[in-house]
Amino acid sequence: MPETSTRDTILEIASRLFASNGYAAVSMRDVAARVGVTQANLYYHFKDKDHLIRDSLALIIAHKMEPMEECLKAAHSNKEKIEFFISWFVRLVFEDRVFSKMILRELLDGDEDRLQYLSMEVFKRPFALLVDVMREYTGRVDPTLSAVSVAAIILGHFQLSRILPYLPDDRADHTAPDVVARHVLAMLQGPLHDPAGSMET
Amino acid sequence: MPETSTRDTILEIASRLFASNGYAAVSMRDVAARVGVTQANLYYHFKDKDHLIRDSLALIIAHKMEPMEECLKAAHSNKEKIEFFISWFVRLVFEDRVFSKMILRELLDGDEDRLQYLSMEVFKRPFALLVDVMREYTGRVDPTLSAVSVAAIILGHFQLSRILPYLPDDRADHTAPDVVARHVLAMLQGPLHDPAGSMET
DNA sequence: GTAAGCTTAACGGTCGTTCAGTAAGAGCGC
DNA sequence: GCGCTCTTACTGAACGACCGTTAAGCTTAC
Repeated sequence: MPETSTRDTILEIASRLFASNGYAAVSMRDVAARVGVTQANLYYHFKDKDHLIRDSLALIIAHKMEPMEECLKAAHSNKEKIEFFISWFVRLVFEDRVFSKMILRELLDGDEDRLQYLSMEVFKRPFALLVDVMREYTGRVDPTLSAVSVAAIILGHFQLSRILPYLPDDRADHTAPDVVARHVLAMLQGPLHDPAGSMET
Repeated sequence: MPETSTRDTILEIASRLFASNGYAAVSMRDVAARVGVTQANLYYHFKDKDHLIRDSLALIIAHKMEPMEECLKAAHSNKEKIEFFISWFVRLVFEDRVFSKMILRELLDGDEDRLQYLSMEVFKRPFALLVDVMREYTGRVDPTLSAVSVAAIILGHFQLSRILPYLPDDRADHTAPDVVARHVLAMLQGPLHDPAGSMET
C-alpha cells in the first residue's frame, strides 16, 4: 500500500515537465530521471508516450476545472458571477503557468482528435456555464462570442506577458493578476473609449 | 544570377514548415527534402538549425509588420486608426495562420534570448504605435494595458477558434475575421454590459 | 509458486551535424 | 585560343548522440 503510488508520481512530474517544455522536448528518459526510476518502469505503468501525455492532460485539466463551478455558485448576482469568474480564471492562468502553457500548447499544436476529445469531455461544460453567464450579462451582443472574448483576452494577456518586459512603457504590474483582472472587468463594464477625447455622446 | 536564390527558397519553405509544425517536429532532412536539395546544402547556407529558425522568423515577421505603418497613416482620426488596426490585425492573424502560429509558438516556447531579440528588433515599434493610438483613444485607462488587451483578445480569438467547432452554440461565423473584428471594436467602444439587464446607470 | 513492481541492457531509428569531394564558372597569364 | 587556379554551390556518406521501445531477469510479498 503505497503512500503515493509510483504511477501518480510519474503523472504529476510528467505533466509538469510536458507543460513547461512541450511534449517533444521531454523524453521518456527525462521523466524517468526526474521521478527517480528507470525508463522501462514508465512502460510498466503506461502503454507508450502518447498515453502518458493523454493521462497527464486529463488529470491536470479535470483537476483545475473543478473550482469553477463552486466559484460561480458562490456568486449571488450575474454581475458577481462575471467578477468571480474573471478573478478566478486570471489567477488560474497567471499563477499556474504549468496549466496554462499546457492548454495553450494543446490549442496550438494538439492534433485534431485530442482537441475534439478535450473539448467535448473537459471544456464543454465550463464553457457552457460561461456562455450562460454572458448571455444574461450582455444585451444585444452574441453571448458565445462574448464568452470567447473573455477567455481570449485573459489567455492573450498571459501569453503577451512574456515579451512585455522587453517593450517600452512597461510597468511590473502589467502582468499582475489582480491588475489584469480589474482591467478586463473594466473593459466589459464600460467603454475604454473616452467620449471627452473626441466629439461623441 | 539566380531567379530566386536557393537560400531564399530554403528560408521561405523552412518558415512555412516551422510555423505549421513547430521547430522540433521539422528536421533538417524535412526541409532539405521539401526544397529539393541535400541536408548538407542547408549547412552551406546556414550555420546550424537555430540560425535557420532565427532567419526564418526575422524574415517573415519583418515582412508581415510592414503594412501596419501604412495602415495607420491612411487613417484620418484616432477612431479610424483603431478601426483600421483591428481590422488589419484580425485579418492578418486569421488569414495567415502560418504567421500567427509562428508568433504564438514563439511566445509559448521561444527561449528568452530569441524573445528579447524579437521584442526589441521587431515588435517594439509596432507596439509603440499601438500604444500611442490607445493613449489618445482611452481616457483614464492605462494605454499600455489597453494595447495589450487589443492584441490579446485578437490572438486569443484565433487560438480558441480551433476548439469552437466542438463546443455548443457555435456558429460558423464566430471565427470569421470581419465578425471578430466588429466584435472587438464593439467591446472597445461600448460596454458589453447591458444596463437594462440589472439596475445600474 | 507466482504475481507485481521494477531494473539492466539493448534494439532500431532519427536526429543535427560534418567532411571530403565534385561540377560549373570566373579570372588570368600566355 | 588554351591551360590553370580559385571560388561558389552543392552532393554523398557518414559520425555520434539521443530517441521510443522492448525483452529478459531480478526482487519482494503473499
